Amino acid sequence: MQDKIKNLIKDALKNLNIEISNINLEHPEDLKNGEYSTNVAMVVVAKNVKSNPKELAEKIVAEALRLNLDKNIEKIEVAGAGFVNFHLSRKFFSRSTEEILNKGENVGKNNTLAEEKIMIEYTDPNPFKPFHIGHLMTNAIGESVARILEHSGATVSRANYQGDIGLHVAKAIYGILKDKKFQDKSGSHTLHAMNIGMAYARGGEAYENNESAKKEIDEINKKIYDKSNKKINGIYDWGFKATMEAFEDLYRVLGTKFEFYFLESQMAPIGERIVKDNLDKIIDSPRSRRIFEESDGAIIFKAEKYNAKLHTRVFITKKGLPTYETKELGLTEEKFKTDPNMNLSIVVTGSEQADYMKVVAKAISIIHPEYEKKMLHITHGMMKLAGGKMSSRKGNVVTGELLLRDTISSIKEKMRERDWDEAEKDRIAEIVGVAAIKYSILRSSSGSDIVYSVEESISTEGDSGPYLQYSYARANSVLEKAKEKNILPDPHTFPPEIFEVEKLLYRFPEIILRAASEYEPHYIANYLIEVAHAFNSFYASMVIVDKKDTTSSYKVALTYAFTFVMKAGLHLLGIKVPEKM
RNA sequence: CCUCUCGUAGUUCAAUGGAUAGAACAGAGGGUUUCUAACCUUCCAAUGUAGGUUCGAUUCCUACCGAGAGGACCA
Repeated sequence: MQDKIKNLIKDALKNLNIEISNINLEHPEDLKNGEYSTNVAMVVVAKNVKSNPKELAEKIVAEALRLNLDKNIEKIEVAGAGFVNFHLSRKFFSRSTEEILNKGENVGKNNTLAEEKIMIEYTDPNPFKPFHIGHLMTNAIGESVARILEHSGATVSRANYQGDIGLHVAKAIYGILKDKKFQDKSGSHTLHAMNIGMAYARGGEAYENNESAKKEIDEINKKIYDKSNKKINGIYDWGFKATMEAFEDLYRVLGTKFEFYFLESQMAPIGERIVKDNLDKIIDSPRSRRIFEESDGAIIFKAEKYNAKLHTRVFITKKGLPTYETKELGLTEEKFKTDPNMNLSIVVTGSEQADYMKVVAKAISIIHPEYEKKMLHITHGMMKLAGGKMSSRKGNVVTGELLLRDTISSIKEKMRERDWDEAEKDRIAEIVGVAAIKYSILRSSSGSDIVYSVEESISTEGDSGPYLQYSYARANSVLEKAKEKNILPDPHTFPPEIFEVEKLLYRFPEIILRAASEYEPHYIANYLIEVAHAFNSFYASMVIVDKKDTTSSYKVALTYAFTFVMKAGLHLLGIKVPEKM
């Protein structure tokens, strides 16, 4: 359709002896202004100031009307400062309803990324530490981006990268050793993980405030590395397994299934080898720049030599230990080795890591120029609590489990009057709770910080995930009723008026294209809200299933189309749809 | 001091350089013998400051003010 209109404009301009290479065609924000709009008249006038844009627009419209043979285009008119607006016909909309019905749940799928093999790394919680709301954020964004890319035809694998060794583990084990209640091995994964998280907080505090505890923790840290102490080995094995299994429970609830798990301890030696192989290697002899060099006993990379915006970072410390940068180096190489055909490696993290990831990426692209264009770092803002900063020391950290549990139970509270059995309520409350949290993360563009209020994310009204699910559930119950009354969907028995929902539904595929090209789920979230609102108005303004109404089967067809788009759209956000709520 | 991100209704967020800046929450009012009121509907209300580029700027550029993050041995 878009191309047809563009060609029409081109032909009209040709007849007016005007040539223009790029015709800008867009959807007007206000649905009253038609389905498509172009600003060519204004662009042409801006280039040669001879006439005024409105006059030229009138001429274009007259010419386009004369040339137009397409019955899908009903009206062409001039509006505003010189826009040419195209209004599509009733038939166009009923045909697009039919198309959605034919595609069903595959609506919006495309093949633009069919050749792409993409690995996306996200979530990255560390064993022995709590799964906090930042992880929830990374998970929501990463999972959604993964699904959007899949919907565009890409082959996507999901990866998780976790810090299985380091000081944080020693702190947690110290906490466990000091308090018997943390050693209790009965109970659920979640309980173990929460206990270990508390033990970690205890150890962290001791490390900062108590000199002898600090020494003890450093000692434990060494023993973890060299595995010399049986008791510590035992606690390590148990704690590692317990937290990793608790994470798996969470992933199931959140709807993520990882294919690859990379551990820091495994990446360290790979990274160290890369650094040593490239130590003092001169890259371009006239400027004698090198990658890694020794400075003050440490091995560093002076990235500012290559890009003034970058800075120096340590890769191997004075003590000879690899830093995170070195492990990241190893990780990247390992990822490309794991899948040699991969043409894009995406990492999703908080924006505080943006600068040093650039430094690491610079180092990698000097060593492996072939990787340079295949790495993408997606960053998101921090989640900040509305009532003050989060701090693990102050103990006001909101863990992912806690937030999920609170949200789910407050949603279950809302279902009190429903006469479903408890298991059913639990199942639906979980789906809705996840939606509430994920939507509150995905509704805004991922660049900036999110001020997070527990109350608001739990909100199920207005601009929220549950609102979307609720409109789906209502549509679903309309369809149930239609089945009972034996009204079958028929996209051909349409009424004269065009509903607002229809004017939005056909745009779904375009929204996905944009979300995919910008790696931005929020376009989908915002679109779904508009569609849901339009459907709810539609729903409120009439009775859809009505034996006396000859157009009822069209309205049922439209309701089907709405459910398909809503289900597919929510899937792209990583949200499930409840058949009732 | 330097680099990056960001300043939009009271609050939380939208707006590929375009039309009357769009929602939600909060506030004021209206709606249920009809398919789920977790809904619909009406009203109130905003682009940090000063310049510049442009036919046209919330969007691009410069300066300032303000918030956050990062800036060598933690990640």
